[in-house]
Amino acid sequence: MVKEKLGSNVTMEFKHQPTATLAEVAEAAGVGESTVSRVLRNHGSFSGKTRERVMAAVERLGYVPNRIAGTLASTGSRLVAFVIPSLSNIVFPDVLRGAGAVLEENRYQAVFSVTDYDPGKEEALAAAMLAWRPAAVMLAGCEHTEGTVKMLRASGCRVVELLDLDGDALDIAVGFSNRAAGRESAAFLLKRGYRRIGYVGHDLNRDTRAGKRFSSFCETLDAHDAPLVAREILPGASSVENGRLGLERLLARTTDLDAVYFSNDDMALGGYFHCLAEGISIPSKLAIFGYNGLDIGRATPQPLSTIRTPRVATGEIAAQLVVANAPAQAVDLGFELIEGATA
Amino acid sequence: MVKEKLGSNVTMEFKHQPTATLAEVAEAAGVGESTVSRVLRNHGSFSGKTRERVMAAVERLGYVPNRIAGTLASTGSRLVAFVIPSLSNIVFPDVLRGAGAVLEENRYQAVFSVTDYDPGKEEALAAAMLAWRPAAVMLAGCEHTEGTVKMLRASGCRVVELLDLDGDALDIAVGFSNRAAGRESAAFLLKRGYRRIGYVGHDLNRDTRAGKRFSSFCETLDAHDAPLVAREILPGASSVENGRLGLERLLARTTDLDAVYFSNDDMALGGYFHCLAEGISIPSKLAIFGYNGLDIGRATPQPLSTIRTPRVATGEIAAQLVVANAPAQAVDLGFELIEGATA
DNA sequence: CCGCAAATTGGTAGCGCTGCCAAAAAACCC
DNA sequence: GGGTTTTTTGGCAGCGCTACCAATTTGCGG
Repeated sequence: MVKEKLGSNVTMEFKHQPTATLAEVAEAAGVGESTVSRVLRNHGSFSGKTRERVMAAVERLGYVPNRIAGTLASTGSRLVAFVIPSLSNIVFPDVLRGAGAVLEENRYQAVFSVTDYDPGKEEALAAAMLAWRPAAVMLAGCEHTEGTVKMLRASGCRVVELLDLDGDALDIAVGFSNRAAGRESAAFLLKRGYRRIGYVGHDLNRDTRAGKRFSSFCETLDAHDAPLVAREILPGASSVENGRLGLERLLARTTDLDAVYFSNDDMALGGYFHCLAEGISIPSKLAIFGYNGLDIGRATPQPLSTIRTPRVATGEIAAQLVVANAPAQAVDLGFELIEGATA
Repeated sequence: MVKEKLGSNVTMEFKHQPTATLAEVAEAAGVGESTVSRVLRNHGSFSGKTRERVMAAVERLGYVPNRIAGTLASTGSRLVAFVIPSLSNIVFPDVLRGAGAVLEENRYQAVFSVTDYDPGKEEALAAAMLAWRPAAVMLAGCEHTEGTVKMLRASGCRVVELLDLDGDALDIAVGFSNRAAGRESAAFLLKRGYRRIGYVGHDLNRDTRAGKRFSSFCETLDAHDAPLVAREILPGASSVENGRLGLERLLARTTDLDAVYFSNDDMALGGYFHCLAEGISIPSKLAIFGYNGLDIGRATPQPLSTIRTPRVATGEIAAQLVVANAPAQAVDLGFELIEGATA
């Protein structure tokens, strides 16, 4: 399993190598340290020939500026910290992708850690992130422990809450309303004439955004005298397999459903596959509705009926606001209901 | 779209807030700076009551240590830099997830940037990462520009190459052989009796690992006198939609295929959906084989035939080796062929 | 060729912490 | 109780860079 690489100096070469420093570059170029610094950051004024001499020395020594030192010396850091619930749920990589691109362009650096949907862990990780004195901290949702909130408030760094506008924002919030999403999903199913509706979801205590969608979904059904008929909540994270299992269980208990709302597209796909496997015709016998608008839902034999959320855009906008040091605000990016063919 | 949050002091509160420093804590606790430092890092010796006084002061001032300063002052950083091709391809979030968990436990911090499969960008980003003086840089694969290699060599930090063992490693390599994966995929299809085999893939110039699988797949077919019948290569990244489109095109050109190898599971799922939609029965009329072993492939009506790769484990092992400052080595985690029901 | 403004430059004090060393205090042993 | 150890502590010099300020050089008009 583990094949040691043949060769002599295995560990030797990793002694902390004396990297060139700014002072050495200055010396080599025959100029002052501050001049090198100015040239490298292209900030302040310097003559063309100075620039060339400095760059030549940089090249010659293979100098790579030390951002740690630079950040410490200057006032503001160019780090942005992400504290996200999960990397398995594609939602968060999508947000990271959007934000990462913008941050990169602006020479910011993204650092991240994963909470596993655990508010306690979120607090601990937020504290750990703050130790890097980031320019901003980005978190999922607007539900945080008291400790987290207090800490973030006290930190003086920008705070961006992502993907959930149903609550009070600490500073910047970018996303959309999950309650509205739940509401519109219900309204859509009702409009289509479905009345006996069930729900298959994953652990809602942890994923509060899914919880919000679900509760407003139910409220809407109630308001139309078509209360939820049955639900199946699986412990653990959302997954295609859980969706399939959940629907199977739900149908075993409840025979006359005409539509099922899933906590998200992963779950819904699982449900869809279950129907395909069992020969349950969609949507005539059973309708399926998801949430997220994953690309895969467009390529299934029948496009999935769902709500497409602006995940990448959420990351982009969030990053742009941070880079621009925009004032506190909430940005509603909305979402799009995809009619699809499964409902 | 953008609703300004009502309220007065919009920007004021973000002036660089004077966070408490170690010196202030020391002062407040009535001890020396080094004592505070020792207590906080639980390193060196100090009495129980000193500890309490320090912790009380820390609590009182809401002190959060500045890791930037700490890192600069101490020799080695606890940063690990990831330079990955993509966040859309679930492979990389999976690796990050595995590595992130281990790094977190060991109080390391992950930073990342995304190359979009562009070697030039990889070089630029690697340079940017090096500026943070990370303990290690993790890259995908073992194909890098000359500049990247030179830079990494000179940096003196650990280098980990992930997910590809077919090549010379710079330092540590963790993953498996893509060539072997391609070979075994071909062998499996041949063993099942398929002889007229096609391929649907995404941009192989960029994704060199997929390219390696494909070329050794073809070699194996050739060696068994069943050369590849047709191929359809789509520009751009892999996706379910491209897989579907690719298979559609391939079948339009070539009528008598009995199996298709896809560049990965995303693509294969697309192909699978195409067959479902067109009523092409699987695997009797057409077999489908993927790569990656995504969870979703286990939940489809017919489990996808594929190769399951140890993505999370790759991240975990890589992180463990870095944390342990292990000697240079290549770790072959292997992969598992999932027979599934689509081939 | 002088005087003054503008453009360049270098010196240096930190940024907040750690690592080293020596001083002080506590513990221990005849 | 004196002489050692051993533990606990504080002081302080950097880590490599940036920000500020003062010094130097250059440009230009008269």
